Amino acid sequence: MAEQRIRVVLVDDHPVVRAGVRALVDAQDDLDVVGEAADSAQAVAVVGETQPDVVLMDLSLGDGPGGAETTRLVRELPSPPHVLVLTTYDTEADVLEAVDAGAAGYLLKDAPPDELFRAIRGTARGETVLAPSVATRLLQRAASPVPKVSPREVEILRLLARGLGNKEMARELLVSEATVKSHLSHIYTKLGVDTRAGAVATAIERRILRP
Amino acid sequence: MAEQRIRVVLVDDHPVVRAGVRALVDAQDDLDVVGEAADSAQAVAVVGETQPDVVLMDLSLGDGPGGAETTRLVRELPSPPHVLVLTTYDTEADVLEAVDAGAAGYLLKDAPPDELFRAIRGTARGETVLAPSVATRLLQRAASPVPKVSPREVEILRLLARGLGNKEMARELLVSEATVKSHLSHIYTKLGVDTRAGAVATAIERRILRP
DNA sequence: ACCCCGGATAGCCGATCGGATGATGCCGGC
DNA sequence: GCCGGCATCATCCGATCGGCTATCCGGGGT
Repeated sequence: MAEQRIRVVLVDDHPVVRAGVRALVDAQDDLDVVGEAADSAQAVAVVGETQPDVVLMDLSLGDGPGGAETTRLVRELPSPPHVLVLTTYDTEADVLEAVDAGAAGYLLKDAPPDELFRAIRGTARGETVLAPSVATRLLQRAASPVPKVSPREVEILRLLARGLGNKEMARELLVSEATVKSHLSHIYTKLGVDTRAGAVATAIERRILRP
Repeated sequence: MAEQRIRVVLVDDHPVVRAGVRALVDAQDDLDVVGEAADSAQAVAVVGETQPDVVLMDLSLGDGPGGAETTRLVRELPSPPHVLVLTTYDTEADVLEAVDAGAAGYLLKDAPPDELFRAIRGTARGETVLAPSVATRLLQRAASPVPKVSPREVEILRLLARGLGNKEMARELLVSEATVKSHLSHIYTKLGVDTRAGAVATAIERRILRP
């Protein structure tokens, strides 16, 4: 009973991945790949043209707008499709950003094909589908709230990544050394670290600093 | 004229990627996918059975031995195939490790299919094939007086990014604290910094560490 | 055979960091 | 109008870091 086939559009900058998903999905009776896109602009255009039920969205699209931003654009179209994120990473920031942008699901690329198919069907029905590892992570974070880093603290982090000492930061920011240390203490608490090196690494990982 | 078809084995823990590469490669007249493996042990077994000309190797294989180690194992088999690394990352450490393990080429997964096919054919002929971005990076390192960071120093950098103190690193690496400090001093010199935080930032920027 | 380099080790010392504690002023939301 | 978050500043003190010098060993290249 494939009277109502689910129409799928792929968005991924890797040709290999597009070919793989297409090969797997097209082999299913009830699923149809009706379009592909390699970047954000293409994605919006293709989705507009093909009116799919589900969009499989990679988060890293090379240059230009990323998958999260593209998800937002796609969801703002008239009669928008459900978006299922299919990506390699499950960083906390990535997941939150994608969900905030309107993604209905989040799968990792190492998921077995069966799980992918089930996720597509579920997403088409409007369900929320999360990869186990992602769900686990979300629950952990939900328990411990993620404190946001203030603008001033980001400035400190930038100087920190340049290897400045407290005294130098103080001079750079025109404040006292005590203030710098105070900011640093807050940063440590918020990022859950207790050293400068750890703070820099975590800040980059959390995308607070650009590498 | 496909009298001498090139036999290819895929090693990748992502089913999606295997399906994609298989779909693309099998569509070529002169290329044949004769086997797949999802982890190191499978890879060695499949390569031994199928005696392929080329192995497409992902560097991240989930748990267990990684792609570099697997490359080494495969190359130690009798009449070993050429190994073409096909992965997402191109950090200096990854490339050097893979080449050291006996890889004949290094491609990124965002490469267009044509480039992939050419790389497979080149590798089968025993040529060395590098992705443009990888080649560029290698040339830059070779030309500019960027002192290479030793494997041990990379280890130190990894722990450093996790925020460990010298004492903790020493325990982790089973060496004395003095040794750790010695390594750190060398790292500072090589990276042109003088603090731990700066070292982490520079290492990530230089892609010695992955964010 | 020789030398250089990476890796490991040691001790010294001044500078710096990190944590604890406490205080002030400002702004925005409830 | 009060509370909380942000930014600012101050002091104290133990732990740690970073720079320096010097030694030892094993492997790879000349």
